Amino acid sequence: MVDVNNFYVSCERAFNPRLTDVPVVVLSNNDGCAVARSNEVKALGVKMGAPWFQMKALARQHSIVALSSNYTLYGDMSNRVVSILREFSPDIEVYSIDESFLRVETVDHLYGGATAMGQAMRYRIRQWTSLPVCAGFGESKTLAKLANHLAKKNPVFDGVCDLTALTDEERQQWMGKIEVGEVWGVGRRIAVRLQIMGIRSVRDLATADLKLLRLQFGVVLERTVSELQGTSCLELDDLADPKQQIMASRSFGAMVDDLAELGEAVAWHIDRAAEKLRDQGSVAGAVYVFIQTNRFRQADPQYNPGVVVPLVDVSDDTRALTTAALKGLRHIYRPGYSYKKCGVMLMELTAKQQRQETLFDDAATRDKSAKLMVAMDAVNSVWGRGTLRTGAAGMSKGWAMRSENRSPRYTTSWEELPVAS
DNA sequence: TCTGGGGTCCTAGGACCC
DNA sequence: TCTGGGGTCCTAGGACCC
Repeated sequence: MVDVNNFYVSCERAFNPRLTDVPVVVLSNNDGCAVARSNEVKALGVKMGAPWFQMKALARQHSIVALSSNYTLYGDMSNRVVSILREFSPDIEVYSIDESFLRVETVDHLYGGATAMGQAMRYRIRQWTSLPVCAGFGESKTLAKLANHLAKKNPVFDGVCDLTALTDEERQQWMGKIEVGEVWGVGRRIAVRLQIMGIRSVRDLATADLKLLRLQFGVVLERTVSELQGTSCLELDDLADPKQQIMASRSFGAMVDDLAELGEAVAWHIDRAAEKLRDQGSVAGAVYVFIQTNRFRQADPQYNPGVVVPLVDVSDDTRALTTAALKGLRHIYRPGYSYKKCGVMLMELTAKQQRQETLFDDAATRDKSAKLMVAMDAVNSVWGRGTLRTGAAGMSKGWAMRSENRSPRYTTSWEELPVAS
């Protein structure tokens, strides 16, 4: 299991060396929360997800640099890391934007063992992308994650930890030092319940009574514990299944109370969701649309409705999906509230190839629709997202999110290439 | 003033079938 | 007094992940 340290921050540092060794945070959309922290910032006690406005005093005091998120850059850097990892093993599951699982037992001998292979990965990724990574090896995904955690937290491992190379005794010792909540699959709720039962460390969990845990927590935790004991229960998903639902939503930069403006935002989200839908070759059977007031302002009247609008015929046409979403929006909208967020979810996704014909099918219209969508996606892929969009998505974008300190899209936009001087 | 945006899997319970 | 024994499908809610 390989992951990039402080991924978003490391991407920013790759192109702006002045950020090295200074405290840096990357903020969520709308510049809301800290979603990535450099080690310096973690040392100051800033938690994942901490609201930025609450830490402004601390930031001034320690000269923390806060950057808006730049997902175009992070996505591109992520692809580069994955393409390097593929050279090490073709059996790879890209688990998240900065983490991958690889099957290595048939190839690690080429490098003289897992630890050496991990170091080779670290070196090459550092050399080619300038990103720092850590690698963890284990008999199961959960153990590999744990090994990665050890590699990251303990300098003695120099960024690579192979649990399979440790003696039982060493393994027990390390596992005794890690809190149970660090285990992949043990979240906050379960961690609390486990601690009440006296299960505090990873070692406690790995040696606990499997039957009892199954009874109290269900099959999910049972699998986690089996994995900790070295029995692999989670497959390597090297072929990503198509998504079962596709979501697009954003908080607004400023409150919105007007139906027309909400409609533009909803249509904009449909544009993006429909793009993702066509990209994976699916059609949707229903559209869910929701709007939300600001839940942090409890003094304000709260209203968070949502509705599922079934489609008469499955579709991947932005126009049909927009019509459905706007119909749903009109149904749930109530004047007199200030809305903070809206979004859409495409549901009941199926493969376009397997689409069921209907009694009133009109092949000519469907063919035109398909061609139009292909053209739209092609234009937008060359000229940028939203270049060609439905009129419903509007021109104003008064609701656009805040993004006050975004770095350039160094690697994907000719206008924003880094300049050496 | 200000608080992210995506996803997955599992279980329980209700409605319905013969 | 006593009231079967299988199933399926769907939804809501809860837990987790990054």
